[in-house]
Amino acid sequence: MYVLQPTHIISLLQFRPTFIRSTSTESAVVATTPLWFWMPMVAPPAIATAALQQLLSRPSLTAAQLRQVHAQLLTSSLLADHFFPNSLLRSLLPASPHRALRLFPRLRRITTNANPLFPNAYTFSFLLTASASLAPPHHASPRILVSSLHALAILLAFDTHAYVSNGLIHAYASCGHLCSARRVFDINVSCRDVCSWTSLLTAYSRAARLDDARALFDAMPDKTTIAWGAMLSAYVGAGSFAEAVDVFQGMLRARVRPNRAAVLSVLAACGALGALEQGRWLHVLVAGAGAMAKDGMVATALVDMYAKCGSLETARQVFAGMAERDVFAYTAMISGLSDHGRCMEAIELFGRMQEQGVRPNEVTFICVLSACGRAGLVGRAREIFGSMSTAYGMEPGVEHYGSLVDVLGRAGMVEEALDVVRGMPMRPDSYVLGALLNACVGCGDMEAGKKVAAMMAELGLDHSGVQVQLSNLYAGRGKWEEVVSVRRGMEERKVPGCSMLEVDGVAREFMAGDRSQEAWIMEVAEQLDAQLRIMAGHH
DNA sequence: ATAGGGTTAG
Repeated sequence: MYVLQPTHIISLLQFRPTFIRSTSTESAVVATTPLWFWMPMVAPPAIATAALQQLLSRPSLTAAQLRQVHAQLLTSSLLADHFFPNSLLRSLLPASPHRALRLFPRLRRITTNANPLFPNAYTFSFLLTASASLAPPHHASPRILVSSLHALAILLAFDTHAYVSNGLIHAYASCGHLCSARRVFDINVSCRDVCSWTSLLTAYSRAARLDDARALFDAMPDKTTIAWGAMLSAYVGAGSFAEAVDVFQGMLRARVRPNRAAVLSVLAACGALGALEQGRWLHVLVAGAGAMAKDGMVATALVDMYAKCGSLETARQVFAGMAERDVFAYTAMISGLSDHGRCMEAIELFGRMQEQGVRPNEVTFICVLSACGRAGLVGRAREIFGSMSTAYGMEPGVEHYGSLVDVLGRAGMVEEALDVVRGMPMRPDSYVLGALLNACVGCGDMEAGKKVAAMMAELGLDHSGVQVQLSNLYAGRGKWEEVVSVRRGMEERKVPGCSMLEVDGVAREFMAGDRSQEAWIMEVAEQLDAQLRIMAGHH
């Protein structure tokens, strides 16, 4: 049975009978269309819709009949109010937002004058959601699109409707136009609510403007669990894990019940910090929280957290206790096993995953290739790398080439690693060449090392770390003149390697080759040593 | 009807 899909309606409205062709293999004769179907004044909308469905399910509808259906659609009551066009747009949101946006002007042309109820606030809400979810390849300039919708909303006086205003904030923010998002937020004070605040908050956190995000968060009148979660994911996304745990504790103090998103963010932070106790505490919280106790994503985050905090056995237990394991769960477990040096087990689990019919994704391959590299299993790595395209139809990405180069490099097979890089269908990135350079350093192969460093220079990937590695390579071979020349080259550069360290609340900058702070470093080191001695004495 | 999410090589 062929069910009437939104795409069929679109085909009708756009007059492109493509879907008919796809079903015309059967040679059934079209039964006579019930007369009442062609009489929209008589047929109630529900019956007309059902009849339309039936008609479209016919395998051999002719183009002429399609035109009749189209005419029927245009004159029927289906387009007389906002329900049908809105639900049509709504149904397209998760599947193809760009089609919803393309369909809108057509719907508007058809319904204008005759239909004062379309578009309404719902329509704008849907269209703005569609614009927000639009990826760049589908639309060259979503910003202009959002501005046009904004203009139309102003003309039709829907711009101060709460959902429309929030949709505008969200859509402007999604296409990176933060100042417009902010302006809508500032102007539409009367319809400002928690969603407006949260939309803007996530927009700042996506733009890595953590201070703005925090200021907004602090100024928020009523923080919902979603707002707390947004602030948490902002910190986790920025790598500020300690702040994330801090915010989470603030959330608990404010007696706001953490939801799934909040728990997932904090678990990630705990994993990064190695904060096992905090993580355990979260596990207990989650275990008693009904729906979350059975949630696969939460369980995966727990597996990851325990593995990163060094509790491989607990990670295993959580993994074993899961009712269903998806790619993410398997990948987290494989990555954990590999990190703990249980490479064979990681590779075995990869095999079991495939036996269970779970399809590995790009990340799974990176993890399992890394396990092969640590175990020194070159053949197995090549096999797995090859299976990406042969068994799964996935083209290896630059990351997978990087992993394979790393496997070969660790095994001391510099020539083979070079061959892989030469055969790559894309430009090698800094990971690929970095792995190659590592391999050269590992074998003490100066000639190859020089070549790789030159390649990196050509691609603009020769940050100071590369120079350091190269100089280490020379030093390992006792080539001191070369070491000196590389080091001198680094000092002559405009931007040498430098790091910032915060000590006693003062940020100090350390540059590669700069020895002026050496005395100060020794002093700090001595202080640190004394502190450690005192602490050891207490135990 | 609008806001929030997990796995990554060196």
